[in-house]
Parts: sequence; structure tokens; C-alpha cells
Amino acid sequence: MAVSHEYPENLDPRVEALVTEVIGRVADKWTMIVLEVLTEHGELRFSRLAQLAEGISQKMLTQTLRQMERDGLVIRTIHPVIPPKVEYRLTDLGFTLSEAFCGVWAWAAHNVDRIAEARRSFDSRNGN
Amino acid sequence: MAVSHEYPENLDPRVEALVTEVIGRVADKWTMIVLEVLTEHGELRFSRLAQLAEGISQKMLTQTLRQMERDGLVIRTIHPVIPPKVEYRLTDLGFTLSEAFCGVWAWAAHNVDRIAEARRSFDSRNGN
DNA sequence: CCGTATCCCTGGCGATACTG
DNA sequence: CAGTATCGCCAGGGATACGG
Repeated sequence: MAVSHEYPENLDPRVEALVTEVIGRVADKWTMIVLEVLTEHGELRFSRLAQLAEGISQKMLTQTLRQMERDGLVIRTIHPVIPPKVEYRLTDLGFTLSEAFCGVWAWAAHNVDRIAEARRSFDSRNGN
Repeated sequence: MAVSHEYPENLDPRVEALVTEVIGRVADKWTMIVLEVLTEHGELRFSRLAQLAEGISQKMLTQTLRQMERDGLVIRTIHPVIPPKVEYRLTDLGFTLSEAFCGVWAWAAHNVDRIAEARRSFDSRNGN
């Protein structure tokens, strides 16, 4: 804590744009939650994932999983049985992203109270 | 890398909901970019911030800064001069969040190529 | 069971114009 | 300079229905 940190420097503005695009794609609530759930539980089927990712709609879950698969974050395995069984698990790449985001979760969990307090303070300073 | 990591466990589902809300609020492209810019450059005025946060509209910058101020991530200092001069800098809390997100930037910068490759592969597997 | 397809509508966001 | 206010668009995402 309070240790300095440095952001990666991109000399090439095109690369920087790509990095920003990746950030925009990946820094999304549902992506983070799916990442967390898959990290905690390992391989999961679609329906189980839908339960564990509290509040997600089927559409958003499908969409999120497709994007993550496309970006090489998850592997989708179709078991040719009836009824269909499809399982999702993280790739190594997905796992490393999960590690990175884990720090953000920890930060959030550690600071919920300070944030709530800051909000109360801000709201009372400015007309309720 | 490939070292295991653990997400914070929240026994209380209400706390968990709060954490998720904070994640949803904070895991946003512009918040991440403002965090990065303020970390790199220290205290900045509004107009300079607008230049450095490539592509942001004035509206989104104002909105993002207000939310961040409300959450206790930035301090807004109004210098009573003409023309007006308003400066923004990170709080300690904002700085620790910046640290956490720094890992995600590093991840993105380090893996742009793998992601681009994964996308090409995915797109060619499924009808272009 | 695991999706895709369609409808529909809210709200996020840019553009523009105006104030202290 | 540093905002607020207002309008208008269209994409994100829920709900529903249907297909393999």
C-alpha cells in the first residue's frame, strides 16, 4: 500500500489505442463477475453459471461468454449428449486477467465502508 | 504468473451486493483512464485533463469526475481567480484504486497481441 | 438444456447552447 | 475557464418466443 506504481508506456499511439480498446472491452461488470465465478468454481455449465452470476440475464450471459471466448479468455466445450451439455472454463489468459481483477475486488471489499462514508459526506455537503 | 489467487469472501450477501455495486461503478473505461492520467501527471486542471483523456467528451469528463469525487477518489480544488481555475488530484483512496487497476493495464498491454490473435482465430473458425 | 431471433424501450452519451 | 441545461439519437439490455 502507498507503494508507487507505474502504468505501461506505449510509444506507439496505435498500440495505445488497442490497449484502450481491450480495457474498454474487458472492464465490464459482467465480464468481471464471470471471471470471478469461473475462478472460484472451475469448469461450469451454462445454467449453473447463470445461477452463480447473480442477476445476469440469459442474453447478457451468452453475449459475455461469446466475447470472452473470442478474446481467448474462456474455452467452450460442447458435450454431444442429450440433453445438451456445454461447459465453460478459463484459459490461462483468462486466469491471468482474473488475477489482475482480483486486486480490484479486494480493493472494493476492503473499502466499501470508506466509499459509503465519502458518499454520505459528499451528499450532505451538496444539498442532500 | 500462474500463481493462485483468491477473491474476498463476503459472508453477508448485503455486503456482497455493495461490493458488486462499487465494482459496477468503478470498473468503467473513463474512470480507469482518468485514474491513469491523474496518476501519471499529478494535479491537473479540467481542460488539461480533457486533453489527456483522449476522446472523452466534456459531459462525460464532468460526470466521471463528480462520481469519483463523490466516492472519495479525487479532490476538487477551486481557485477563486478569474478566469476560474479548478484542479483535480487523487486522494489516497483513489491512488490505491489506481494501483489495483494498474495491474489490469499491464495485463492488457502485455497481451494485446495474444488477444488479437485469439480474435482472428475465433473469427475464422466461425464464418469469418 | 442451450442457445438464437425479435421486439421494445430506457438511459447513456454526444452536440449544442447558455451562465458565473 | 469550467461548468450546467437541454435535446435527440441509437445501442444496451430485458422480456418473450421459438429452434436444435
